Amino acid sequence: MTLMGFSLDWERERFTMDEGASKSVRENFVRLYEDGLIYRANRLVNWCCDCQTAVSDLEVKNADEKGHLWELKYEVAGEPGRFLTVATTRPETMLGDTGVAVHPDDERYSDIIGKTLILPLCDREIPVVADTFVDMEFGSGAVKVTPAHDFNDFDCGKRCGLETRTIINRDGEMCGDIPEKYLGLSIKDARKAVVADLDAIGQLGETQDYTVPRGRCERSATVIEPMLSEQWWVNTEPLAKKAIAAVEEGRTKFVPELWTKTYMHWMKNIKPWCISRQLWWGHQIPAWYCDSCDEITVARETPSECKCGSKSLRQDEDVLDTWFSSALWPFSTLGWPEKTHALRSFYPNATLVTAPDIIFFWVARMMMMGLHFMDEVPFDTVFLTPIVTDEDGNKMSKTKGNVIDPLNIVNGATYDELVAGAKGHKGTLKFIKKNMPKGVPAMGVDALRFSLAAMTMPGRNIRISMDRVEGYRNFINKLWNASRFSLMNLEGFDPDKFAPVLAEGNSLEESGYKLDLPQRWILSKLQRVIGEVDEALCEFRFSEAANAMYHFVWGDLCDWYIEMSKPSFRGEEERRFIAQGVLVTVLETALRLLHPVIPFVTEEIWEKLPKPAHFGDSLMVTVYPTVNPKLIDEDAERDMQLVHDVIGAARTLRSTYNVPPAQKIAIEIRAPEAKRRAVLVEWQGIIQTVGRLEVTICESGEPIPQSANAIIGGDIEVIVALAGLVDLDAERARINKEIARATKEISGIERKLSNEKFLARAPDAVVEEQRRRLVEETQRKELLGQALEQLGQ
RNA sequence: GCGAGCGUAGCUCAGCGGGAGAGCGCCGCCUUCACACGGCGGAUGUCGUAGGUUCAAUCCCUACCGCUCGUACCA
Repeated sequence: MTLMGFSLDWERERFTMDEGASKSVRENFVRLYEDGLIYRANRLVNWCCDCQTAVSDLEVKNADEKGHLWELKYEVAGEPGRFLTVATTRPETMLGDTGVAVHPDDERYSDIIGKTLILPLCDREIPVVADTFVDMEFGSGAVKVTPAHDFNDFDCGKRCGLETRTIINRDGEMCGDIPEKYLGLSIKDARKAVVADLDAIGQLGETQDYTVPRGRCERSATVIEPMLSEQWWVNTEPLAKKAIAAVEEGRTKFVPELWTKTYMHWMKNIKPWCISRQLWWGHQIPAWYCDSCDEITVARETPSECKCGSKSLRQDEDVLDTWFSSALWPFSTLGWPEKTHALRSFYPNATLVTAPDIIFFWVARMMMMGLHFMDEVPFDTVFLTPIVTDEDGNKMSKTKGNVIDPLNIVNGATYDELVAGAKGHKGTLKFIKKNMPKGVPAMGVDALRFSLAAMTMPGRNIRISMDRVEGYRNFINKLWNASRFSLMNLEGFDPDKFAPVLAEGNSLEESGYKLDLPQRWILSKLQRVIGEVDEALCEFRFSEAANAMYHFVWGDLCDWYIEMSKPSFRGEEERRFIAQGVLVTVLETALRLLHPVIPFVTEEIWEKLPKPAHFGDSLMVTVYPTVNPKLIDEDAERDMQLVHDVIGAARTLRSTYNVPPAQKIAIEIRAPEAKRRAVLVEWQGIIQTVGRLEVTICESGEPIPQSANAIIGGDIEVIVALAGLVDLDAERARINKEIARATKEISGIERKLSNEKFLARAPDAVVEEQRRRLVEETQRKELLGQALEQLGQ
């Protein structure tokens, strides 16, 4: 975490097995027990024979697997020759059958309900019962019932008063009151034996291939066995009610909102929570059993004797599910049950950041426990991050082993090293082969962090793209180089003299400095980007924040501002000083803005920047930038746009005619409108320097033969006299293409404007916009037509 | 089965009612004094299919096709 640049309050680092947290856990258990919300019961649980523990529903991974469906025939007692057919995917469980269920409305079986069947191989009699859970349409409409080894059957057995017979033990071997020949067999062997034996006595019906849903342990991939055992449970229903209400009332909200449904669906279908585990680590359950009586003592402190007076007490050997202690995290870490200052200050917490697959494990349980014990939601907002997936769209997870170590991206790795790290995992190997066929060059932490931020789109997973990471590495490099340029040009700059304008909230002009257009423009754009980033971060739209940063630094600052500022650094002292002041202001602020996403490089540069002493020693602990409205300058933004467009037009013409970048070209700008002409005249110098141009500006003029021209905003012409250089055919083709585009636009707009319904129903602003575009495109087309005419045929 | 998401440029993905976007890749020019991990310019799309609502639909609604995830389960 430190390598990845996490900025945390490390003093509050906690582990759920710490003394403080353990105390909370015990307090919590005892109170829930006293409230009647924790109880001990003998029920079916998901048992993993390999891990030798109960596991929660969430830790069971269900998938369809290939199997078989066998038909078994049970003879009706007292009616030799009459058989009832049942179907099963697990024939070995017939040894534990204690009944057969049919639907009460099923006429085929109405006469048989209440009678008994002879269970083959066992010579036991089992009753036929009626239960509505049976689907009459499926198979024969009769279901064998094994209450001790199937969840549905357990419920059915309970409703119909059937006994439970455990015939599989915790190691997955056959056991109990069954014919001796099956005792100790594995499930697999028992299945073969039972099928063969039934076949031998003619009580096996048809066998067909069948797709069966099968649950496997997430950790060991072993088939999960429903197993009857004594466990501790939490009655979740009353807790869930409050947790549902809190979200419905908006006291806690999910971002992105779509996860609310997932949470609600689970909460509304919640089941009792089995919290005991047969593992060697964890919080031991604070319950003691007496050797002399049946009393169970649940206590905060280890009891010395039972109610009955006996001192012979044994503590329950089981431990609590890790999610039990995790559920208390929002308050146990703050000192609960003590009423600490931290608890008062930080509960409820503001935002929980976690992955969507943790909603059930953590979020839901924190909500239930927080509301029950604190009477208040544990956090206002739950932000669900995207999940980084492998090539098959599966979550990269340590337990699955399909991870790309982030450090391989940070430090770089060869293809072979990556393959070795994949440890044969198919999804990872596919991912590496497709995305990193030549290994990975070192990208650095900042680039990886920036990539993840830029790829964090609401409700979407991330399949990490090395091309994009590389692009963002280049961005970090760009930032570094822009900073090098700045530092080179900041030599001899006295930040304390410039301090008043560096402080937040001041306007540069208030301090008496006369700024040029690019300076006013970049300061204005800086405010815009601060605003965009702030807004995006407040709404957890990380990709938008990252994009705004990217475009400001690369597009506005590097491509335009720094280029335009270069002459100032070679100018006279006052001019140089202002240029330095503006540059350091913009860069320093930008670094603070970027720091949460790009912590390392920004810190490095920031510490090197000349700045007033009161700014402190580390970027980590400075204030985050806020918008200074005084520096927003719409005039500068508009004028600069015009300058951009003119330079862009000249560059396009230059490139089209292969004029080398070093060679100056002469252009004539014709701007009929006085206001815009004035802007161009004022910033003529900037246009000439940045575009390497010789510029003449006028209102209008005669057509210039052998020239190429571009039209900006409908009325401004940028004309390059390129006698001898212009390829007339190429220029004609180019202009014709432009005309075609304008013509298409015009006919589209005209169609709209001639539609009365459009005029009547569309908002005025939209109609106005279309009219404006029509004028612009028409003017443009006309000027292009004139230019074409000039070129001759 | 139920729930959710996704199908937009060669790739990874934004946009989500009124002029189709970004990054990478691609093409052309450039060893310009921060940066070739660079600069400048350029090309590229029946916005999954079919209907519907609307003056107007990539964007809303319905159905379908394709892909993915979560969850349940019929023995």
